[in-house]
Amino acid sequence: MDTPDRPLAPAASRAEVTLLSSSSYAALPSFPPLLGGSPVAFSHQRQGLVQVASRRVDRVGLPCAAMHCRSAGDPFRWSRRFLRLLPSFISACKIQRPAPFASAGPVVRFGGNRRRPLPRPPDSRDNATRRACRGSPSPLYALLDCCSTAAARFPVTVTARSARFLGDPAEPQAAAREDRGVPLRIWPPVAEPGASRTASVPSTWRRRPRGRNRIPALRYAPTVGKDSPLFRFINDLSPIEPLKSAYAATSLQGYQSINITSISSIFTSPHDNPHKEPRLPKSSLAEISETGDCAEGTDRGKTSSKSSNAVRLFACTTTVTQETHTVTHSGLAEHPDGPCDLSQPSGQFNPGSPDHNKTPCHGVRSDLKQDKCTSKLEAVQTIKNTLEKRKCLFSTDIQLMDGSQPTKDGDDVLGCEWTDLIPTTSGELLAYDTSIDEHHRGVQLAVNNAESCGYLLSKLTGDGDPSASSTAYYQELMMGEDPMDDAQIFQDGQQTISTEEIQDNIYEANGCIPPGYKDPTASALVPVSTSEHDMPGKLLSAGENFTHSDSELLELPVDDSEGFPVNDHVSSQSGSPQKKRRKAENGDDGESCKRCSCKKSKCLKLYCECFAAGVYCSEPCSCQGCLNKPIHEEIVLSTRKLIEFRNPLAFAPKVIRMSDTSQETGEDPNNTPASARHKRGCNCKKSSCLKKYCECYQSGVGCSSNCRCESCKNTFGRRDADIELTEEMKQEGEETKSCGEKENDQQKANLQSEDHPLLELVPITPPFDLPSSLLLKPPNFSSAKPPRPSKARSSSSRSSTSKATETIRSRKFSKVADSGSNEEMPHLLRDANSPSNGVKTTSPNGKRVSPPHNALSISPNRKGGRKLILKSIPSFPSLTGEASSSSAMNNTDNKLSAQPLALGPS
DNA sequence: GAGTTTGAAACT
DNA sequence: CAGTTTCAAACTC
Ligand SMILES: [Zn+2]
Ligand SMILES: [Zn+2]
Ligand SMILES: [Zn+2]
Ligand SMILES: [Zn+2]
Ligand SMILES: [Zn+2]
Ligand SMILES: [Zn+2]
Repeated sequence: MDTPDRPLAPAASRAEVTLLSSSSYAALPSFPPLLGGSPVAFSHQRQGLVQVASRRVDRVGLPCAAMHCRSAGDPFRWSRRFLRLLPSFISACKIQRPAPFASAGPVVRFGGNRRRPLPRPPDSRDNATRRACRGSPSPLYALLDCCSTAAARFPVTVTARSARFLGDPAEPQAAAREDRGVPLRIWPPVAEPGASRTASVPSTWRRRPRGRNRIPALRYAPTVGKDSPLFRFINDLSPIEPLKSAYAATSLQGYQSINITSISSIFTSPHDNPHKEPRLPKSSLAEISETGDCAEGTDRGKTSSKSSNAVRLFACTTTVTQETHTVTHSGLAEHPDGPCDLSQPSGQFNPGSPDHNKTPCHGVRSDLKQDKCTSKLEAVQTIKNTLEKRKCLFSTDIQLMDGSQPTKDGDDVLGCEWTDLIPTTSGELLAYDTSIDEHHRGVQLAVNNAESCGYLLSKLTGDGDPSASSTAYYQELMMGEDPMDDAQIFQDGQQTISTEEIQDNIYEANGCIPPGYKDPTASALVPVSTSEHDMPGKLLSAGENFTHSDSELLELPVDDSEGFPVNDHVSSQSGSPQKKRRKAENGDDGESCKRCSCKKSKCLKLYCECFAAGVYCSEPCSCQGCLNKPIHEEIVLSTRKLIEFRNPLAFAPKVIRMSDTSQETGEDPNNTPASARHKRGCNCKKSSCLKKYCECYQSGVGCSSNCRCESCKNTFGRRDADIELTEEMKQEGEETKSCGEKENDQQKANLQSEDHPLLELVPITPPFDLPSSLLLKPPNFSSAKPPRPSKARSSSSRSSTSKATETIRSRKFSKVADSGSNEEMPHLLRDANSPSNGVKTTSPNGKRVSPPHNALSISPNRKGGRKLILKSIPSFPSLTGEASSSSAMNNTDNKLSAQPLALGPS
């Protein structure tokens, strides 16, 4: 974790599966930010393979679970192993569907899109390919292999397009023809619309490769009936009680719980934990690991000879599957609100019992509540301890030495993790995300609980026909898939893929939201209709991996103000929100009240001023479908993190002091407010930087060379003037250097860039390691009262003054803000840096607390209350420079200890 | 309040 | 990375 690019230690000779702390995870290069704060991750060091399960949010900010895999060199090596875990993962996620879709099983979609086309399935006859895929015709096959295993217990539906990947590339339709006994459905049915056709796994899929690359075929468990001895054996052998943990992971408290408790236990031998121990025999887990590693083995034949192992593996899978299956069928429909048995000893778990499935949440909740009772400080400390223990990344051995509970086998850990830590969710989207970087191409696979989604969709849209919605959903899925034409990628990928991300977007269901959060304020995520249908379950959202179409899908659940009383103020507010807003806006108090009025962004994008400012939306907002609320803290933070991941500076202060010199001088004699500038500058074309359309102007700062504005007339300073000034300063600064005239923009730009690293603050999101619940205080926020930041805002909203005056103030303020000194700086900001300060932050990010309207004290037109977001205030003094998120996150541990409570993880 | 303009953010 | 689309604020009427 010291260095982001630190190679995954190939170290241990044996397969090591360990948990990664969030910070450790953060150290992994090219991995998306760990969202949700759950260190639900593990790595497999051997051969540089790292597999991580974590929590994150999808494109729209909805929580999801993600699995990331990284393997050095061989892009497919991990797939086997990883996939073998898939069933467990799915199970742990407890796919729950509303009655109408109870039996469809997860939908599997091999994604890809135009930008990142799905790799073409390799020709199964190609030895090289087989080698690369570890015996499978392609990673997709391997994946499906796994799914099919799961399917033995519950059906898996594959989208028609994806079905093409099931068969021998030479015979695309093979999948539909051959029946291997695996209940695999293809959707939509090719034949009769509306009907699902049962397809089977193509023989090629499981065909054992011939020749030297021969790899033991996956051992498919025969379909095991509940009555079968095997089943009973399994049942007795490994009762699963993942729900508890799994569920826990879903909620805020859950994170806490996991961080503090579950994780620790993971390192404990299964036997140490009564709850877990029974779940999977160690041997089973080990077996999973080993068999999963078939990639590593050179001699497949030997492996296959281990029949007993095979059985165990199966047992593991089956058990998990079984549970899921049960849940799927009986959980939602039959026991809508019934408490679940999760809290009960795992031994009591009866996979076949409907009781078990009821609802995953309650038992956990109670546990969570307990955790919640823990003093924050205590919790934090615990976390710290935990983190400490986890500092040794990738090394099980080290952890053991560290005093953690000895883990007999890394795989045990693995097993526990998957079953215990994965958040409960309703649907999942697994994807080999190719987006990490160019080098890392991969295959995208989506396993989604499309039906649930469709169901909800129908509910939300008022569509009485679930199937219709479902259809639409599937169509969406389909749309997301790329035509097979671009196929060359596979080969390329084979060559270049070194990192792959498997992303599971598991959409949180309302059921996953702790009652506490849910009861007072309806969650936007919870459709009203849900309760009606007893769907404890879950609201699904589309995953970020879905292409364009999903976003639409996503919006429905949260965006339908009509259907969602839950929705914000808008719905609850009396009178017209807009009106209110206007009023406030224009009124004197306006400055303090005006907030966003987002309609489509759910206030989870930078479009939203509140979100951008790092504050929750509040009463004054007139947003619709807002998720930027304390009750959605997790989502908010996750989204924030995601955005930050994409653009580390996304939340960085927009206005910064341009140079140290100006700071020291205190004031720049020049009329040009050199002390502060908009970091990224504006790009105005028509406003001449004379209106608030211009960010520079709005911020009360002059334009600079950073700007690309045209015909700049910014009253706070024109771009050209700034350029000149910069020039001069530069000259002065560097005595030796004397360029008479202006340097070209490029030069200036360079100069500035040099300065920036020192001045800019990288808005590093606080560590997710900390349970967000500890960090933020949602509750107090929901009140009409705007977040503290409003204070800052008020400061900025002084009486209007002449522009000259404003300019001066602006400068001054800017300086202050930049210097970080701040009287005017919102307390929160400071809080963020002072650990001792236990004050809760209402700000999601805990840093930039300025409300949307914070502006430099002076804003151009006072009238409407300036909207300048006081982003100029640095939250984290020195994390800079490195733009890479991974590097930014390296300090997680440190930050953690340094700033225990004040900051919300963001 | 409705409608237009604007440029950043998001997307491809 | 550039071109396009989306978005919500700023602005106009
Ligand atoms: Zn908003
Ligand atoms: Zn808002
Ligand atoms: Zn909002
Ligand atoms: Zn401008
Ligand atoms: Zn500008
Ligand atoms: Zn300008």
